[in-house]
Amino acid sequence: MDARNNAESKKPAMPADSGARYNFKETEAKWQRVWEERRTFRASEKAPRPKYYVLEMFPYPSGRIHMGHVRNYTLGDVVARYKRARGLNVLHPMGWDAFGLPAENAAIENRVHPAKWTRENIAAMRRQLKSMGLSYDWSREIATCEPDYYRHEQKMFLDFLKAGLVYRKESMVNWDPVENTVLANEQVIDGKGWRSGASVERRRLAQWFMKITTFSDELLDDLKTLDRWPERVRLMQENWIGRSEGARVNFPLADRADRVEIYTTRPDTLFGASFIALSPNHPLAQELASKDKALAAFIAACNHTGTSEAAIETAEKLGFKTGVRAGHPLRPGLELPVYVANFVLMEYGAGAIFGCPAHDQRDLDFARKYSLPVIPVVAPSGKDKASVAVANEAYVGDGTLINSDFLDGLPVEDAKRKIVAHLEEKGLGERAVNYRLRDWGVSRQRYWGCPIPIIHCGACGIMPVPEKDLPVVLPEDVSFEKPGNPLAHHPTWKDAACPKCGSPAQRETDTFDTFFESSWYFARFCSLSPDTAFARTAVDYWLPVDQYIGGIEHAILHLLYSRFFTRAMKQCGYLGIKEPFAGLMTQGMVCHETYQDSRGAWLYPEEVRREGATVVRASTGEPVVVGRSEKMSKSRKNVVDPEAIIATFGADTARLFMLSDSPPDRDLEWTDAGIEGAWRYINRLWRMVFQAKATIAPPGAAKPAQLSERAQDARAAIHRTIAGVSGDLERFHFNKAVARIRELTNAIEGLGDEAGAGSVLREGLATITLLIAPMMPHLAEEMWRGLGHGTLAADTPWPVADPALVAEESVSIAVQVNGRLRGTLELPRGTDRATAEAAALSLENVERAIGGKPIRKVIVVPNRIVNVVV
RNA sequence: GCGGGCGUGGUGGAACUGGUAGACACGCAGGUCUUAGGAGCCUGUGGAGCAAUCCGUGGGGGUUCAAAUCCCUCCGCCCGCACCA
Repeated sequence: MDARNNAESKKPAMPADSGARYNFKETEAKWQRVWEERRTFRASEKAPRPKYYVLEMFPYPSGRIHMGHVRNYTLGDVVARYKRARGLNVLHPMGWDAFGLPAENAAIENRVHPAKWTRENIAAMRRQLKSMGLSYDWSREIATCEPDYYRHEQKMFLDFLKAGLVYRKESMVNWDPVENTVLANEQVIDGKGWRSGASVERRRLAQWFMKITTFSDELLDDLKTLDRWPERVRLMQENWIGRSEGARVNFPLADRADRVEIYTTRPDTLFGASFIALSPNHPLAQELASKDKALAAFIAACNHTGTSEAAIETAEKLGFKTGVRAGHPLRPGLELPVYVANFVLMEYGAGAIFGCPAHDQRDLDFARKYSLPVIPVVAPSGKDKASVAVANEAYVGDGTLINSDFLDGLPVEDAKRKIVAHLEEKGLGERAVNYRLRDWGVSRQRYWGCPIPIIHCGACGIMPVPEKDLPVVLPEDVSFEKPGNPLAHHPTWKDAACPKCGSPAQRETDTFDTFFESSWYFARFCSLSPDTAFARTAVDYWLPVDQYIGGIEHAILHLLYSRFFTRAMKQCGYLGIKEPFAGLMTQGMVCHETYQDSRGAWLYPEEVRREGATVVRASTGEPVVVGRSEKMSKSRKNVVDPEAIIATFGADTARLFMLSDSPPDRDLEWTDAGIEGAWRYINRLWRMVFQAKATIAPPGAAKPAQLSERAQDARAAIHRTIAGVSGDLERFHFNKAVARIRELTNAIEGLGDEAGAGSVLREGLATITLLIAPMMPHLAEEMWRGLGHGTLAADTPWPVADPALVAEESVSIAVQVNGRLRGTLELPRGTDRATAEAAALSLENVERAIGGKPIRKVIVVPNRIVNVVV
């Protein structure tokens, strides 16, 4: 689920010794033990409180956690612990997205079995996550590579098949001709296989598809209901689904009986058409290639680009003139050349387009390259037919139709309607809605995935595995010696009897895309029932997920597949909801500056040392080039290992640093100074309780009758902080919450022994303890105990702000002259306009700035600003 | 190529629906305690200027009494693109 890079590095510098110091090692282990013994974070459906389901994207078990995980899971834990303190019945589970390519790569490179590798990685990462003190209900842990998980998705697949949501068709894969293997897009580098270096071919293969397009409209329309998702994610999904309205138009072919159908979103520009372009995989292109060696060679060349859209779109636009000519549907006698072009996608629209160079940049580039006519048919408003000329820039804006027969003079939108009506009337075309979204291909020619429960029988065809025979268990006795899919090489696993006729048949050797597992795991966490995917009562109670948290890199695919799966499960009676994630928070990356020696070799952060303004290699003293901050990645060695950080500074310090400064959705810059700053603050809080300078009133002491002015101010600060932090946490402004708590720390630190100070100091410390509890849970428990409580901070309700103390009685108002600040006023809240204006005008500095010039206007915004315009 | 985003002091960031730019930190400087300090505590810190004041939110332009915030345009960087997860 997470991106590929995981940190791996050595120890950071030891923190400076501050004499009496918070012993995080013992303290963190102690409270983790207490939480576990008391089952503090076990979730139950039976609690009478309202439910709240917090979920972080589960990790791929790469072997070690990286800072991205630390950030993600800290964010989730703050939400979980905060909501818990607010009295909600919280479900906060964790598991492992355990199938995937890296395990197979490890098997090939290190001769470790994927199952062993994965299970060991899970054990190592579970230990690391536990050291972070996260409030998971570990009794609900799942690993998707285990049959007790994937058996249920095999059943789901069969149900989807029955429901008509699954079908089989041919589609393109990246084929490595040397390794005889299908390659993932990430294994194709510049059109070459990553291991073999051989030029990759596009090859057709029969595969299983999920009919996600059945729900195109629903998936699009229901985005509107996801009001707790980031706007940008909804926009990305909207663009991905890519609904467009246009027309399908038929072009007759010269000297042939058939026609070619194209899809266009700009039917209004039909009179500007100057060529037809077919996808290399278009049936007509394929047919012509069978008789034309040069065309066949061109298509073969096109097929040496990988299958990824980025690769196809960034490749140089090339066309091949087939010699076939198409008649213009509305201009008798006009013939257009038919090209095969490498940028036309078979998967989109009709796999063929008409080119209108004057009003589409790509078509224009193509027309210039192959010397095709450019006929402007839309004039920008204000321009007439004679003055319209197209040079190197296509005009894609609105305007009035020209050179277009009966459309002349119409605005673009009217022209679209009119021409489509005309085409429909003449039987030459029709209005059409098209989607960019394609059905989801789920077949993978890989070993380490969930077997697709299908049997191929020579006589009966494709047969689902009977439910009683589930799960189809992935065999572990396989060999990675030969290239290709080990499942296909297994001596006996493939052999099966046809469920219908009983004759010898073969199992499907493809496995599911690993997005399959992550498309329903959120439901499995609700109940680990052994016989079914989940208990209906449990999902009815817990789902949807109230807050989902993870990387922005999943903004489209994972989230869209999960939304689809939820609808498919609903259709098959598994559950009753459509949208799996009611709230979504996407987090930014963790970055670090990069270091290179004079030869350009990357250096780990702990291999370098700062010497004043310069950075040198610690071992040799030679200067080091400091590069800009980038996402932590093994390849650049700009990684910091969370385990080393936790061992040196403790989990709370790491957690605090993850929350300070950067808002969750922005990138976070990892710095040594930052982690040390967090560590110092933690010690400062600890000292305030355990080495207090002033007297903290004993627990349960009577409230003092008198409070000094300073103590009163401190109390007001305490209650304003409660209100502010609560609001910040509700909106996930964790960095602001931290800043506010630090402000409160500053405010109460100065309390001495004046009237009531001890009592206010206790109130302040207790408040800080509870406010930091979601962020620094171990320290909070320790402080809570230190303040004399026998209960757990984790079981203590969130503090409540006294509204009387939160309201401020006076406000500071800015006074401007001509928009420039000339002074400030301290006035009672709610001072009327006239009084504020008079007070402003009487300020000495304001008078000087006015300098006797006549006052034209005075703008007064109550409680905010007075602006004098002269 | 297409789609989405980001850009504020030396640094990370704050600034609510347009209303005192720089909260809170890091760093730096000075002071203090100390046998010592990469500890703690106190003070200062956007830039220029003795000052009044001026200049400042990636660049340029616009709207407004008032713009980091709204509009146009340009630049730089990042993410996704369907077999990485």
